[in-house]
Amino acid sequence: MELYSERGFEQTTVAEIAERAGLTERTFFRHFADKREVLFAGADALQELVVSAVAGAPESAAPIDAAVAGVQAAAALLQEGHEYSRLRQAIIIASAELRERELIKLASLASAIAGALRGRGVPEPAAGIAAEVAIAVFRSAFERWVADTGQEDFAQLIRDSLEQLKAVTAGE
Amino acid sequence: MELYSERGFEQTTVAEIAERAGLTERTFFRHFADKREVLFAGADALQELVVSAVAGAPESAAPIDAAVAGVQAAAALLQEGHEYSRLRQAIIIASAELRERELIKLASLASAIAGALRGRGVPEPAAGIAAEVAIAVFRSAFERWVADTGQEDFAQLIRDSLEQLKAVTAGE
DNA sequence: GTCTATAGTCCGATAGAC
DNA sequence: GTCTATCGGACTATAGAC
Repeated sequence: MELYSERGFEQTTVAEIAERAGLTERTFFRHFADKREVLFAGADALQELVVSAVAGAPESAAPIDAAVAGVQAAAALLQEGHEYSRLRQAIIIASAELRERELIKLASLASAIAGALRGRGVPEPAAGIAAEVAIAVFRSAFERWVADTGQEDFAQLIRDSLEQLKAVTAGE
Repeated sequence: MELYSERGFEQTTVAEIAERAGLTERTFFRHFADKREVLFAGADALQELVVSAVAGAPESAAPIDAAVAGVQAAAALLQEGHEYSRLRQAIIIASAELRERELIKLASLASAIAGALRGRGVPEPAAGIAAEVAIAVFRSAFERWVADTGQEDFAQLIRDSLEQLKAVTAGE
């Protein structure tokens, strides 16, 4: 992250990263499938956390609320490292390659949420759609959370985004 | 597309594509920024079509309905080449790199729709959220449309997906 | 069209931890 | 004795510079 911040993602070579870490290029690729993946190292653990939260939501919760409970769990974890998230996001936004990788991680998260909802007995296509909606809510809230320099409450931003989405989709 | 279908995207080299097209490798890269981009050649034109449809929706239309009118225009265009879309999507689904590229194209389309909605006087964050919802609806319908071997009506699938999304988000 | 840097793979060798 | 981490070198394809 130091190197990516200093000179940008594309301008940083794997050789430079390995050198600063005191390793060889080959060792880097042993740990990370590619140069992008190093910025998404914690994604699997985060996804498991989200899935657990969806599965553990009250039985009475509607599908959309169970799905949002999942992304609330992610928000609670991220909230602890606001500055870290800001820095990381600045790096990602500056690179098309990294934005692509982020989108596929979020798509994978949506699939996992949909799977957890099916585990709660929610049928398709409702499970898939509720999961997509939860991710849209998360993204919208995350954007505002990282844009804010203060200590705005991530959980509240998610509740606000969900309200806005409900207002937008409330038919005629 | 022939080569990508025959042996898969990763297993196909740019040299092979250039050879079959009777060109040199350098010429390929002059027309396409990278090896993936060749499968998304019509994306810009499609995006313009969608933006026009959003801008041209009845003034009385709600933001979500104007956004969906945009993706309906895309569906109308795609409907004419069902087999082509099926083949293309099979290639994309088989490659992680291509799925990434597709996601960023859809994200770009969402941004364009949001811009068109702002042009209609819809404020943020409603414009961004309505655009995201329209893309989610499109994706859900597109999945079912390409999975279907028959001639199911794409426009109807979109209307169905929108109904399901409204049902899922209808709060208490 | 030529030339080159870099990402990423495949082969294998080595060494410490448990 | 197996597991896991490191390292080395040769190699190919993508993609950018000129």
